[in-house]
Amino acid sequence: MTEKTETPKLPQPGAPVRGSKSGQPIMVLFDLIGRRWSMGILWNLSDENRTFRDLQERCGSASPSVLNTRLKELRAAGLIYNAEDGYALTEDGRQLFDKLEPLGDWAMDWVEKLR
Amino acid sequence: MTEKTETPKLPQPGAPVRGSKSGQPIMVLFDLIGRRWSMGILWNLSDENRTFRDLQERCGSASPSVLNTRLKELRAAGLIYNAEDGYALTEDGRQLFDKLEPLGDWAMDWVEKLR
DNA sequence: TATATTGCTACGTTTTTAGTAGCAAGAAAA
DNA sequence: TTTTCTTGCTACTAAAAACGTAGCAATATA
Repeated sequence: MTEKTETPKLPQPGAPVRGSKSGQPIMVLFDLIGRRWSMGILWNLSDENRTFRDLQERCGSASPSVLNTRLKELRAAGLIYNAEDGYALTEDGRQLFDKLEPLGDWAMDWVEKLR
Repeated sequence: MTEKTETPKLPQPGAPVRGSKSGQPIMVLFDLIGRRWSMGILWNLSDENRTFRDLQERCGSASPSVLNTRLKELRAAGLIYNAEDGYALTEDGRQLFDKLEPLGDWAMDWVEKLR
């Protein structure tokens, strides 16, 4: 396994981001986690560490290019890191997941109503 | 003001969606709210109803085409509706916002650490 | 030494968003 | 009643992001 630490264009607090020109923290966060696969990655790392290929499969055979871009961004954002046995949530990453998790149950009720 | 009820391609539970081929409820939700401006719209509607143009300004002068697409999707998803005085959150929309809201405070701490 | 597995990069295609222009319908002003 | 504004969009082109496939270097395994 090779190691890369390149920093991708991370949404900057105070500066305009995708989806918002205000640069408010919440909008910076929404920009980041709103990108495709971001939340799915956090979700899949919540129960155990996963390798690149493992994540690829679990994320619907996601494009390696996009997946890698997301991984770099999430690392730059301090939400995940590259552990011995694959990618893992950082403390911050877990905190974020904890706040995202309740959406899981809610989503189940919601899709039920949609029919 | 004209009225439109056209149904856009909404992520379908059980079927593959953007960002996930599993079709799990949480992934369907992530697909929907992960699209650009979605979460920002919910955020901006949380304190009061807003007209199309009003939302446009608050969403960083968002493209009317994209904004309108998002509004249609969120309406089809039963999260917002077109009230007399502009767009408004439905009951479900408010529930979702309530679960999203804690991210606001967390985001402030998070961006602080990033420096 | 041969075979897998892992973590990517490259690149052409498709999808999504951005950005600008403008129009129809209703309200307000003249 | 005619003008002027505001509102809620649609249309269109350009740019950016994501998809999808191929493949390669490095390490692990047989």
